[in-house]
Amino acid sequence: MISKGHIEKALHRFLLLPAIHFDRLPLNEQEEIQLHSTDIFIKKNTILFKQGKYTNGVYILKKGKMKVYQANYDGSIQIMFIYSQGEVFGHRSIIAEENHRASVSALEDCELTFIDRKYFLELVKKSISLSNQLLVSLSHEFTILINRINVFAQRGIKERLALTLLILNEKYKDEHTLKGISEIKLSRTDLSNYVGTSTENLARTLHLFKEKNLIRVQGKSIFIESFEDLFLLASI
Amino acid sequence: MISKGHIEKALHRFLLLPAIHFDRLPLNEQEEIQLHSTDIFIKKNTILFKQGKYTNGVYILKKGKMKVYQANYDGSIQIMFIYSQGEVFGHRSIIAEENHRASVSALEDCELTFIDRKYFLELVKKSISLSNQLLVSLSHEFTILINRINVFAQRGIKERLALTLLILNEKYKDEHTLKGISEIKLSRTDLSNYVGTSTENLARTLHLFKEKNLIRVQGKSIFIESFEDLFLLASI
DNA sequence: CGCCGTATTGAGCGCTCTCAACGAGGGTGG
DNA sequence: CCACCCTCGTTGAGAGCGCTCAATACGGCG
Repeated sequence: MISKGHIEKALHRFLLLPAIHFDRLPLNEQEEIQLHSTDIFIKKNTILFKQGKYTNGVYILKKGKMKVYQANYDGSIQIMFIYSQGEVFGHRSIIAEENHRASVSALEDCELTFIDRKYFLELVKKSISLSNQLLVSLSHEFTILINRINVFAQRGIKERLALTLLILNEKYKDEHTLKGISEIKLSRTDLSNYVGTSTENLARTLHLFKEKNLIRVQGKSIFIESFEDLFLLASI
Repeated sequence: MISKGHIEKALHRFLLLPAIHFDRLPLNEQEEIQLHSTDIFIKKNTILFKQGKYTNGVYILKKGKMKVYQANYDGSIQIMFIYSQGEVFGHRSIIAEENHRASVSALEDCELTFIDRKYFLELVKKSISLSNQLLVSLSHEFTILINRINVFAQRGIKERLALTLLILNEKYKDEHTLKGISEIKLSRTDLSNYVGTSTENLARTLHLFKEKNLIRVQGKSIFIESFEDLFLLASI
């Protein structure tokens, strides 16, 4: 028997969680940020920005879900992350002085806060609290990406899908989540681009998981039935 | 015709270069680091540290080459990076307060400088120059890892090997390198673990590359013959 | 010279991709 | 309100890539 705690601990090696908390900054800095930030509302399927474009600021996702992806010359798409509430992005490109390396679009109607690039850079320079948060978060993200590379290089579709579903279950946790089982609402196309396979293969593998009672499918939504078995299958 | 410049620029999206320069810190900080650092010499094939272990300090590679890898439960190994002269590592685990997430061992006889964990953390807190360097370097590394995930998720062995050889050609540049063609000295086993395939498949693909005059093999060393064609094959 | 680890080559199998067809569901316009 | 279309999802068949197992060749070292 595998303990719930063990699974969660192992998952956190692959799970990108919000790690930058502007609300933990000194109050005066928070107030100042307020002055330099704007609220943004975007509709489902809207592209917030595209890879290659100039990074004009930092975004904080307040509500909704977004996908971060890279499009390749051959038309293939790789989804890198699904962002949910609390996630901060855009800061890395600004700090590294690069253009956006990935595109970001809305999976649902979303609500964001935008902080202007120039002001953000100033803030990083003068706020020790913020730059420390950034250092810790970036270092941790490094670990997560390393682990992900390992999975993509060494594991097959079944294992990758199992792991992905466990990760998405965490990402989709909200007030409706019962007993830790989230409703994973993601199109098959997006899911296949996240796992790194074709939609056909994804459908087949999902079918297999259903047969083994690892998951339950309701319409387009996926619910995990057996965390333990999925975890074993992911073999991480 | 693809320009040399274009290839180099594209490669830098996948190439981890030394980005932390202690010699660019203020002189007083440099002198202080001297007091807290030790020189280390290790022989070829020695393991410097293993994944899961406590991170007791930061290392700067002065001479030689090292490999960074993760070992999986099933015995498979994924090499994440090859470090060459100037590379700094160990800092990420310390900042994120994690144990080592990968093992590091020497591909050749190596010479390193070691900085104690405790002192390094103090230095990060008080040196704006260092923490800024760390922020920039971590942000850039993020981009590189993202790009690598894309490659591993979407590309086949041929493409991955082509890209890997181009990267290694940069890594192995030294005073003996003529016309930008380095001697890539890496065992087939290591190369296969870096590309993410079996040694058998690697041998076959190398054979194919030889037939197409993309590379030249002398003993165990590999030399690139056609950067352009390799680059096209990598399709990045 | 023999041994052992590394490299190469071959054969066969299984996984994943591609192409193709069909079904389901949602949106649009008549 | 219904017919149609378009997209998305599923299922099937076949091809090709990459893995595994097995045998052989090579090379350094004792």
